[in-house]
Amino acid sequence: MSNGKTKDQGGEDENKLIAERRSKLNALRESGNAYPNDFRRNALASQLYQTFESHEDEALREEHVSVAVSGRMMAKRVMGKASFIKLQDRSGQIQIRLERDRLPEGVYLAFKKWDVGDILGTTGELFRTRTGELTVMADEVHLLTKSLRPLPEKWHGLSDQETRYRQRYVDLIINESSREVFRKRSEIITYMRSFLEAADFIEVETPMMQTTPGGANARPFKTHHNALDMQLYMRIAPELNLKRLIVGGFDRVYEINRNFRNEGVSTQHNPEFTMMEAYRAYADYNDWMDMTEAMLHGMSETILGTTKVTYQGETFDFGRKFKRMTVENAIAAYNPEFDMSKVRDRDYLLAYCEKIDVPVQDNYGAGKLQIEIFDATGEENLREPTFITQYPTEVSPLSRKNDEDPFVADRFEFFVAGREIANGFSELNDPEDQAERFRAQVENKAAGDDEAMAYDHDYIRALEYGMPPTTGIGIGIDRLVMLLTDSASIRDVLLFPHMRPENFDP
RNA sequence: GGGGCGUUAGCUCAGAGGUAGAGCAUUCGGCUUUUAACCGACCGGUCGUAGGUUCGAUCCCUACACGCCCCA
Repeated sequence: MSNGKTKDQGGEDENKLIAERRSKLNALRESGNAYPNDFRRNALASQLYQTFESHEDEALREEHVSVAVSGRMMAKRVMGKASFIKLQDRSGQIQIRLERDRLPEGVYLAFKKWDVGDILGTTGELFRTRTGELTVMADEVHLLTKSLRPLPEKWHGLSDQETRYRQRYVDLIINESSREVFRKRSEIITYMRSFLEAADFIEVETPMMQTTPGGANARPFKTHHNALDMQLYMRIAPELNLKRLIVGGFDRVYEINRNFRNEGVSTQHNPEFTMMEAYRAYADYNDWMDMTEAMLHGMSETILGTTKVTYQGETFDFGRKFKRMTVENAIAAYNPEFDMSKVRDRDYLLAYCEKIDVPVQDNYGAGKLQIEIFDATGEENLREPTFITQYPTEVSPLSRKNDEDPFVADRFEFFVAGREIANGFSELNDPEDQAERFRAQVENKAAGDDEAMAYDHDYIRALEYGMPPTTGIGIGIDRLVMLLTDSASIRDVLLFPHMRPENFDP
């Protein structure tokens, strides 16, 4: 529905189509078990296509291949005493031929009352029609589940975006392209897991509800624990807990799970989103850049069959080394009039922000100002896969400072098609430096930055036990899936994207 | 938060200041190799919600709801 109210919620104003089907269901109830669960299939549509790919009609008939298939009836073509239907299972569709005189007495007559959308099970032998289509000649057919709601029209299908998101089940029934996106999403995550497992990482789950949210600059959702009568926050990142595990000695860990950030929704943002974070001791951020390249290379090849990834009309090569460029060089590249001799001069940066209309706050230092300029002028131009490195320490409160140049941290972000896909850095494992960074964050919070971090005392305590030199990465799964499925909106890669509630009782 | 567009039958869409149309689906009839099956007949709507203007509003105006896109 696109009108904010939902029609046909049952009861008196139910439409004729549903009422018709409901009366058919009532007849089923009276004549026996309306929702039987005694049919068992022994084949899927796609398996049959594969197995009998090279069998001609004659060969099939000689072999008397008996199969049992089931699924949703997606097409129904009745020609008097015989019919063709299509059943759709999770693998695809298979055609069934029903002949009155081949089926038990009365079954064909009953079948004629069944509707597109009903779920059927049938047994019979395979043959090919005149046009060569693999088909089951039904000996039996059973109605397993009556569908009360009519499906969208077969030709145009379901195209209303809102209904596709709100009633994903209908979208999945109707749109193969939608099913394909979510199959690929699963394959991407499976690939990522096996890549990390092969590198000897272990998967962990850390709390989604936290007393002190941390690990990112974002506003959290608040919730409340009744029995303990305490405020809790939905996590904005698993980072600090994963590093506690590094301290504990699990020195290669990863987690694939949801983060929650209390911000607006857009084609790139959903309040809950899936992130993969991985931490690895005795390595630095350069190692993660190399691993990211290797993972994306293998992933695109395995899942797409090519390393050439086409996204919204642009094609990117995931098969070669990605460009690497520092933040300051990126500023230079996209701001021809910028005076690089003053790239760390706060007054100059302030004036430049004003010139290009970027809003700033009094407490911004040179590093924060640099990032504001980079975000405004560089980010969207990073089309080809690119690692941007050497982020200002000021905006990297959990990252290790660069040994030669403490103004910057050993950190990178990875961009494709103008979007941030990943963020990684050498981890800060000096507890006194970390404490100082937390204090700066607390000051920022006091100055009005509601995305600034809180001081996490236990995390400092953990670091005081000693965290080995470590590097970590976070990859936004939803954005990666968008990229690999050529999806324009994050909602297209979320099974149930966040929507305002539907009004069921106007 | 600001701007633009949209909301008409189950689905996909037309339409116009004078009370609403098509295709598919449904229902009924015909049809034993169809592929959006076909042929014939019928049925289907508080035109997102609430106000306003008007003799008359589904159409014009305002607000609201929901969605999509762009901007911050």
